[in-house]
Amino acid sequence: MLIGELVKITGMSKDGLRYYEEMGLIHSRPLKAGTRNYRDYDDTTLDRLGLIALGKRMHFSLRDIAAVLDRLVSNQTTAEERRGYILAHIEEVDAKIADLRDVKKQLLLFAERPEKEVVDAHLKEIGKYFE
Amino acid sequence: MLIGELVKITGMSKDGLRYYEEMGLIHSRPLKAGTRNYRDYDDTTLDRLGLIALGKRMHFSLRDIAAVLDRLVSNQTTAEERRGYILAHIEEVDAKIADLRDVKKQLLLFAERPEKEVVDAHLKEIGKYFE
DNA sequence: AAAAAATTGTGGTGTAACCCTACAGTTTCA
DNA sequence: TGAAACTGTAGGGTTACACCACAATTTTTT
Repeated sequence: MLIGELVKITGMSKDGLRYYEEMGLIHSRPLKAGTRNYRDYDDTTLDRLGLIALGKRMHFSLRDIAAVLDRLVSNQTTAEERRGYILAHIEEVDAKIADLRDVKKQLLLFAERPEKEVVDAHLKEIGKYFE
Repeated sequence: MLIGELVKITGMSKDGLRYYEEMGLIHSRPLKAGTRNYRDYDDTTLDRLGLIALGKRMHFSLRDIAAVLDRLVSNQTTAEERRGYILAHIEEVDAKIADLRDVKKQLLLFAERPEKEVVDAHLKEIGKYFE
């Protein structure tokens, strides 16, 4: 199928799909039409795109996805391996959550006392910017 | 003072500082030396950089910071205005936290049951990708 | 005083994951 | 037959810088 089909089925964009192909996440074989070459994708591409979408939703980078995608679609990973991978990723997610919670806490303080002195005080106390 | 001074005091990078200047967040006056021009910053730059650092720590974009920085350093914002601004931003932070919590929840499910069927099931049920 | 080292400037490339124009060949539809 | 729809390539834009390289200038060392 051509890229337009993938766009319809997945809801992903033409540019996005071509970017994935450039990154080596999906592949196509050239389909000749006159002087031009269209990209022809087979059905397994949909499996790959499903995993890509899931990975993205889970906040994995495309680079990380690319590193395991082949073995994932061909069913060559063990449950243990996937588990380890996921647990490591959860730690990163946790770190982000912790950071955002901290930010929110500070923001709430600022919102409670939006006087300039408070902001100034935070600039010196909390952040300890510049030394 | 020259950029090297700012680097020492703030711990920010040369490139970062020049980027801020390019974005209009800080300003300098040219200091001539032979055929060359150095950037000369005055002390108020440190106030600006303090607010920039604080804004970044609070996950504001440089664009957002730029939009209020002038009025902030010259003390022309009201507490009410700052409060509204902060509350709006907290909502964005909350949204990110909620999203990450959701992601973490899914990841925990995958970690508990990293069997392929589970992943496949999620691909179809949860994500509802592709239609 | 001459040589070496440190400090700045400009300019260009790379990052992440795409989006958004063009512009041109192809195929399909009316 | 002509217009519309669908592809391809190419190039610029986004965010917030990092990381060169090269050249001018100043400071330090010898």
